[in-house]
Parts: sequence; structure tokens; C-alpha cells
Amino acid sequence: MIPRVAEPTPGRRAAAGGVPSGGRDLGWPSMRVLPPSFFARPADLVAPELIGKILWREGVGGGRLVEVEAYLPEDDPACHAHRGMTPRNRAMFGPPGTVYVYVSYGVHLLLNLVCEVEGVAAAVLVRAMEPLGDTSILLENRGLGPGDERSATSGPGRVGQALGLDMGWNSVELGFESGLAVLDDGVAPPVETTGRIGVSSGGHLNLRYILAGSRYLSRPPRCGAPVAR
DNA sequence: GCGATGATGAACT
DNA sequence: GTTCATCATCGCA
Repeated sequence: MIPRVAEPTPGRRAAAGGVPSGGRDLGWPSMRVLPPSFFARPADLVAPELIGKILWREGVGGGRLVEVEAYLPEDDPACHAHRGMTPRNRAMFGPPGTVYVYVSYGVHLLLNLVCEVEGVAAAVLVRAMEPLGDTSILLENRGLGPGDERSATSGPGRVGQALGLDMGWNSVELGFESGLAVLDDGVAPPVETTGRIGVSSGGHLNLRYILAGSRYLSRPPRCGAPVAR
């Protein structure tokens, strides 16, 4: 089926994705939006700090990040920008705190959060999250039913589909204004680092960061090492 | 133009 | 555990 963004009715919008200022709509605690300065650092420093943060899309819903991967501008053959800028990866060179969306295998939309200063190609790939709040639209976008939360967002393509992303999100700045934001509710769970997944080169680099013991990972770690934070 | 490739996911055994 | 559908993008002719 074709993944689509459910056009929320007013009532449903409030239930599933209302702006969580004060968090009343979702029953979440007060949160602050991560500013662009948070992302204006090397991706391998940003990535572990993103674990436990909340990715939220207005009118759709969101969840807690449990798995991300860092892609670096130098000495990283797995990074799309390793061979310079192309029309596809141009957004990766954009300012920090913006979004890089690309199509994988012709079908999957993968969400990256752009790091470093403008002109430096670095990003964090969102690989999995734990759905929070009203998950009805996330599940609907994935063609799933109630109780299927575990498989709704446990994979990079699944996250993109559940959030109803499309290429129109490329280069968009994260924040309440755009309707897509990363929020901090103060939770800082234990983070482990492992090798990246699905990359044909550079996989040996321990640049995959996971929330230790989460049920919502795209796959369990082969071997993980704790990250001090 | 055209062929090769791939930061996947689902359906298998 | 393995296989394979699927197609946008890129590099090359």
C-alpha cells in the first residue's frame, strides 16, 4: 500500500500530534526543542546524545529515539557525501539542525539529521524509535493495527513511513515552526555503541548508537560497548 | 541513454 | 537463518 500522511481531523490532530507545549495533548512532560546549535558539532558526538530524545511530527505523532547512526564528512566511505556533493546529498551539506531525506533501494525514505556547520557533510541517520503517545496515525501509515507498535518504527525505512515523510522534507529546519522537531524531556538513558548496519564499507566503525536493552531496535546488537555520558 | 548499485524490508525456510 | 522485490540515483559511454 502507499504510505500516506493521514490528514488529521481537528480532534485527532489534538490527540495525536498537537504541539506538546506543556505536553498536555500527549500526556508528555514539558520538553524543550533541540536548537540548531545542538547539531553544529561532529555527528559522532551528536548521535549518542540523541538517544532518548523525542522525534515528533505535528499531526502524526512521534517517539523516543532508540537507535541512530553517525555519518562523518571525512574518512567515512559509507557516507553519501564521501565523494562530494550531488543533487541527492546536497541537503547533507546544509546548516545544522536541518533534515536530509533520501530514497533507499528506490522505496524507503530515510531520515537524517544534519550536523556540523553549513558546508560540512555530516548527519545522523534515525534507525529506530519507541512510539510514544497516541500511535494511531503512526500505525495507520505503516498499515498496522493496535498493538503492533514494536514493528511500527523499528527500522530506518519504517520510521520514515510511519512519520509519513516524503522528499518535501529535504532541507527543512527542525523545530515547532516546521512541524518536525527533536525534543528533550530530560531523560538520559544508557547508550551503547556498535558497528553500523547495512553499509558495505566503513561498517567496522562503531558509529551506531542504541538505547541499551530497548525492545524497539531494528536488530539486536552483535556486540555493544557502553558509552559514557 | 543505460547499467550497476544500494544507510531496506518483507517473506520466506 | 536466507532470498528477493523494487526503483531512484549515480557514473559512464
